[in-house]
Amino acid sequence: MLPDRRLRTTEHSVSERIPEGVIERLPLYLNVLIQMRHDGVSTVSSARLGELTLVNPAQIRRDLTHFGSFGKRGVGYDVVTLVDRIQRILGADHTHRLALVGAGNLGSAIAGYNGLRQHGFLVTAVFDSDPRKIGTRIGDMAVRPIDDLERVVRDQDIRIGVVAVPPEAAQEVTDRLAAAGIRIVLNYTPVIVRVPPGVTLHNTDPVHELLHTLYYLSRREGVARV
Amino acid sequence: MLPDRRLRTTEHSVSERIPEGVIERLPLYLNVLIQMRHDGVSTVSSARLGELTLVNPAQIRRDLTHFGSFGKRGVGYDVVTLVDRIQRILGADHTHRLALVGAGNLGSAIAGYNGLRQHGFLVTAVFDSDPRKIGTRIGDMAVRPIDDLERVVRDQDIRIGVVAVPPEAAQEVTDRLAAAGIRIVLNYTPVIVRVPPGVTLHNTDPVHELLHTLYYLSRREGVARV
DNA sequence: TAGATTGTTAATCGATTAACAATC
DNA sequence: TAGATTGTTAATCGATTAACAATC
Repeated sequence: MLPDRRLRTTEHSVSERIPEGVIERLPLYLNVLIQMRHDGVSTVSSARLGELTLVNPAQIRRDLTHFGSFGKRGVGYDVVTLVDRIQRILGADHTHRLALVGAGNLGSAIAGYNGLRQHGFLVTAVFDSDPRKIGTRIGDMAVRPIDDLERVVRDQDIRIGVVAVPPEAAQEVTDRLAAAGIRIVLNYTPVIVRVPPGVTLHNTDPVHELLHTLYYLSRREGVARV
Repeated sequence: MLPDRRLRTTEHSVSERIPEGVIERLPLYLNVLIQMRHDGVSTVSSARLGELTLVNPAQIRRDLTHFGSFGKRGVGYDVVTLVDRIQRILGADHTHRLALVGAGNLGSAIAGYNGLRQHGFLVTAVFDSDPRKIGTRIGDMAVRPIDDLERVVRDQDIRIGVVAVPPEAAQEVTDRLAAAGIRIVLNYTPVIVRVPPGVTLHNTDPVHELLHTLYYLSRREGVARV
């Protein structure tokens, strides 16, 4: 698939290199497993997990063996244990503080998103450059002036930053986040921002996704091939 | 990478099968090319395009040959022409109407996003189930009751639907969109929704992306391997 | 012509999947 | 024991990349 522009880091994993695809699928398994745990399901086979995630069962088993062997032959995987292991693998077994830059609609949507808290992500600081927004509330957080960014990120030891600002501010905000010690940047603008070595970048742009999906629409409707 | 859960369709492309990865990169090229066109750049080499998109130049050339040969040896690609060709390939050379379901913060963010219009995507209908939201304005659209969904989608011949509702409503909304004739569903909830054959689904979940990215954070900080 | 850069082939690399022995 | 399902190997498949002849 992508080479991968959306996710890029300069350093390498220790010991064995785990394929990108594996890491991309783990959250998918986790999602379904947490639902199953909630429903009181105690055991799951790779076949069943495959049905629910639309991933080939052989691939699920193969993916998991990168990290150990968590199942019982003839039985399957213990749901509670597997949730626990995948959370540990991903680093989702403890909470992470997030700095959110941009207190517009998108920022508000992100801050108000329950799924974050459920997975241990806490938005603990919100910044905006618009003086009229400073001091207003987003969820239970007061919006802070962008000038406080460096100090707050350092004080709270925040390692994840979310960029939800207008495109023209994206690179500057990213630079400031990185300089303040942020290790992961989630970029919600269409701008291709640069990050220094050691900072992981993840891009999400609705237009990019729409354009991508659009291709298949045209094909199906028999629009002439270029 | 993913097999691909995020994008799934039941039908096939006509003639030659184009790899997913190629289609995923085209919007990336387009993004940069439109910026260059705006800046008055007339010609670009695969090497330069590679720098700007972080994609290997050989891959860019290979990707493009799936659709024809658009460059001049010794010279490069004409920016205006290439923008045009890629837009035609993706089907982004004409406008597309979008139905947005969910008029909360996320819905407002999507409706207010300029990039959509720039690429020919027009949100022409917004729905919500909350009576207090009906009739309020999002951009220049009045929010409609969800009960009007089928009628409006049919009347306006809308083919793309965006699901920005609470998770518990995601599957029902998706079903209704599909039944009304929607061909592409953009799902902004963490729910794994099912779509009927012939409908293309694209999922975007911030938590999924955070969890994915998180893995690399733990690695770099030397957290014990599971 | 000399230099540049494409289009294309072939080699490499890596990921997916089928198959099955191990074992619960 | 018989049946089920994992863990793992090996085969397949496909995508990326290097290299270079074609050609502007």
